[in-house]
Amino acid sequence: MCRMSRFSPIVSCSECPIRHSAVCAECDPDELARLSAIKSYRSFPAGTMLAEAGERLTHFSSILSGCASMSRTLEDGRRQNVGLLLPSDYLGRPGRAESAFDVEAVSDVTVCRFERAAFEALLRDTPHVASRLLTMTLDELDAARDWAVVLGRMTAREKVAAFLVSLVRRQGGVARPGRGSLLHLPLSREAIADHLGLTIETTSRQITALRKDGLIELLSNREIRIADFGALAMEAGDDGDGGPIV
Amino acid sequence: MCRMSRFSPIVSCSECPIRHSAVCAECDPDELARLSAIKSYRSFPAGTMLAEAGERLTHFSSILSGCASMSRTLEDGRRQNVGLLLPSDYLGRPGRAESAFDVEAVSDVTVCRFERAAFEALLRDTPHVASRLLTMTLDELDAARDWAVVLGRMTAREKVAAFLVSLVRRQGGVARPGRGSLLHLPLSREAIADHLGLTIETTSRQITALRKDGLIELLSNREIRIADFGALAMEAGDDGDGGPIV
DNA sequence: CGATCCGTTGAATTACGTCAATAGACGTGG
DNA sequence: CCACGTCTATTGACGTAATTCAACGGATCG
Repeated sequence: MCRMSRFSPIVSCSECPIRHSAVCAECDPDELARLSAIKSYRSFPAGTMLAEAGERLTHFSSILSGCASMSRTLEDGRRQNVGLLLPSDYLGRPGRAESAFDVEAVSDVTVCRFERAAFEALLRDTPHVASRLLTMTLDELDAARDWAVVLGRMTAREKVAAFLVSLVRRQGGVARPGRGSLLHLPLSREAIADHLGLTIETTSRQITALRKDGLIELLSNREIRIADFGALAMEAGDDGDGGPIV
Repeated sequence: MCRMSRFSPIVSCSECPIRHSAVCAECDPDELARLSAIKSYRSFPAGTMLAEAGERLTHFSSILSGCASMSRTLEDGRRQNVGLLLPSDYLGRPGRAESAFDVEAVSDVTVCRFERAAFEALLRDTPHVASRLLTMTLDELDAARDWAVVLGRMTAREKVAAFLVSLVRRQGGVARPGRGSLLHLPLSREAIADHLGLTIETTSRQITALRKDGLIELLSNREIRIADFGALAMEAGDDGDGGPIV
């Protein structure tokens, strides 16, 4: 996990961009000080493997910036992305040393991390870290189950629409009401396909189709303008009221 | 959630079949007493809706016996099962009153349950309940992500094989080495199809194919003898070493 | 300039879905 | 006991959405 990493300057938690959304969100000043005492920052360039399925994971990390993907690859090469780690999401499993999945930085990633044993001790002592971790894990579980609906029952077009909608929602999609929101795709077409259980080709075709239908606009391969978010959400089977799209 | 329910006699936790695997698994005697003070048993006949997506859930429940399925149904009727609740699994989300999914008893179900507010208070006070709940939730999350690989990347045959393998693993599949293990299917073909993101017809065809290939034997619609578990696991893309199949 | 990487597009193939008929299991009532 | 209806599962014929195979185009880089 470490070879290409670089240290970043330690900053105060009070200025931390994920202070109120990460695993530390519920901490009182005292607890925060204890977390702070064992934290360290680290950065990894895009492409770095942050964890590998079955290998030991030495740290529990919170994503500060950038994006990482969790995936599993079958022996014959088929790959499925099972999650996207964005700022404030965590990586690592307390109570278990081995990672269940591959985790790869898909853009440059900076994390705030804790040595595993130290973090687990902290988990026992600082109730607000434990409760926040439980809440985040429950949220992740709901999201994973929501995504199962997409993988199991949606058409290619719906899958792509659902993916874009979920990205806008999670990235806070720079919503500029009326004019459509600007969306940066952190993933390549191949990675999107692996996320959706599709091939590169069908993914590309569906993106093209959404463009031709006027729902989105391609500024570049990685930059998309959502022309009609409401219509896109409808395509994703999200009628606005309840249907949570990850 | 309640109309058709019946009470069951309260038994001591020390004789409880899920005492060492449910949310109470790590409790010391003192904590167990506190849990016991607010617990109650309840039974529901097969077919009962234990929760509905978007509706309030008044209790946190542990499955004592029987089987329930969690699912979401899209407006047009497409349905996806997102999880199977077996003994020791829990139902309900601390910190949130609304269920994210439909939960239906697929067989007669008995639960040990706690009123939500009381359970949440207990979660704050008894660290071993909180830590066990976190561990179980992390396990569920891994399982949900494993299942995403099945839904997104496996063929119909592999899906059916993976489902059977996972059932054997979770039900402790009455393994009779050499002679094959006996497996009771808690789900109808339709429910299996909804679990696998397939239609009833393809599910049925794949079961037939596995039978004709000598991997399984159909004693009745709901009773299967796994003739060659190793071969079945191979079909499920499980090479024995690491590949976790839910 | 050629080489490589990534994405798009077209044509052919196929795995799975859809539609439809049939069969077995079970219960009810004459 | 048999006739009948219902419910679930199986099987067949056919249609189609997505994959596969293949060619091509536009970046980026030595």
